[in-house]
Amino acid sequence: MMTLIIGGIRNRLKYPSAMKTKENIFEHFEKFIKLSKQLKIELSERLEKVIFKKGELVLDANQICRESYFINKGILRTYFVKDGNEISEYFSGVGEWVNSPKSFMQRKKDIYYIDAIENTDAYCLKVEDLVFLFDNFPEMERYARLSMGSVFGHLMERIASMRFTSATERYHHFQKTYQDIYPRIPLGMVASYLGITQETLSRIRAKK
Amino acid sequence: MMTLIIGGIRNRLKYPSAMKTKENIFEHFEKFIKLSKQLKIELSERLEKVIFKKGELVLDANQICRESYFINKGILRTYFVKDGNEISEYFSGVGEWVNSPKSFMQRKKDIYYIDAIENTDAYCLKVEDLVFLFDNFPEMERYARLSMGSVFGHLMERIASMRFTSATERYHHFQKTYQDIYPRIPLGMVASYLGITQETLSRIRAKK
DNA sequence: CATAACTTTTGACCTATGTCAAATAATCAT
DNA sequence: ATGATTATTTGACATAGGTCAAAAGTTATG
Repeated sequence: MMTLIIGGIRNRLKYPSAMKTKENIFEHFEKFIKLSKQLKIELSERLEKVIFKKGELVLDANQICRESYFINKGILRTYFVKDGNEISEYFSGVGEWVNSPKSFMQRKKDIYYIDAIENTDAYCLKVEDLVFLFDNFPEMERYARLSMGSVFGHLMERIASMRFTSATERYHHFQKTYQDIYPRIPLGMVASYLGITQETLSRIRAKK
Repeated sequence: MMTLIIGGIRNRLKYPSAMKTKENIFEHFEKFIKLSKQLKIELSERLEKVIFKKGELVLDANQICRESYFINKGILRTYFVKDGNEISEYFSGVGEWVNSPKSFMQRKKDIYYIDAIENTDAYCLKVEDLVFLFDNFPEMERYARLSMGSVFGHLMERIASMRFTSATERYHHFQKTYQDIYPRIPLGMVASYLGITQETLSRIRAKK
């Protein structure tokens, strides 16, 4: 995803290749606002490095989501369980924020689990630290508004695509949206993201 | 919809019945922030009453959307055209903001038209006035963040529902979401909103 | 490296929803 | 009201994608 507030929705901002130090994440903010020296310091103090191993559960749906993660390397997946099956809601790669949106913002449980599809490195920001930043840096409110706003179009696009395009078209659109990471995502997860069965997706790939 | 910034997505906040004066819209803001006297004054000066007649085009997709509308009475519809057919994206009733999100925020054309399903009364707020408010009242930024945030869950729910529920289930969900206004919306518009054909929706209704 | 444990593919058959066409019903303008 | 539009229903048939089951490939683990 794209915004700190709302995890998980792709919106294809281009990031310069190397995102190795905290500059990464500052660059991310500076797509939307100017970071003052003081804000940089306060941010730095609150961003904590975390790593997740492939397959590790990052958030259990039985817990309230109290942290957001900004990915430096790897892929996280947000999913929910329906009739015993894991349904992938979205995938998040380098330069994106991940959390369980409703849970994180409203401090209550929601249906989403988050796990790691690959070994991943991220920065972690706790919700109470974020609140501190909102209360003391109005430009953080603006960042939130702007970054969230940029996600809406993508959500609307996805809704439209679910309604009016065939499974094949949706798969091609998925490949475009997740250009950088789609070959690393298991087929079953892609299928549930697209709202089709594994078998159908396998047949789509078999053609051509 | 719910937020000034992003038009058109239902999120079921309850409004007290009478919304006849500017108190309506102040109440709306006060669901999220405290309105100072000064902000009320500045808002009042910038909110202009507008009316649209049934069938009237409120926004043409060939124009940039430069205003948001807060509905006091009536129903507006946001739609786009695909293969010559009007596809309804969402419907907006009393106590909701309407605009063409991407167009309004990014000052560029998008695919959405807006028209009036009924005679409607609204307040109009121009984008430049909104910018003024953002620049001078940090609490407006907060309002935007909070009100947008509350919409995300609904968008995600709708995406999930498009993927994993039958047309019949989707129709029932639609009835719940648009409890207050669904009987006033023509069947064809509902069908395209749900991503099914008119014929299928007619058959769903025929049962039971 | 060998066996277990997944993941992906393939096949046969089924069902919900779409398509096209025509008949009713409702609404609108004179 | 009355005919003209426009919206809704009904019917016959087509098809994309689902379901269930089994085979073939991959990946992990002792």
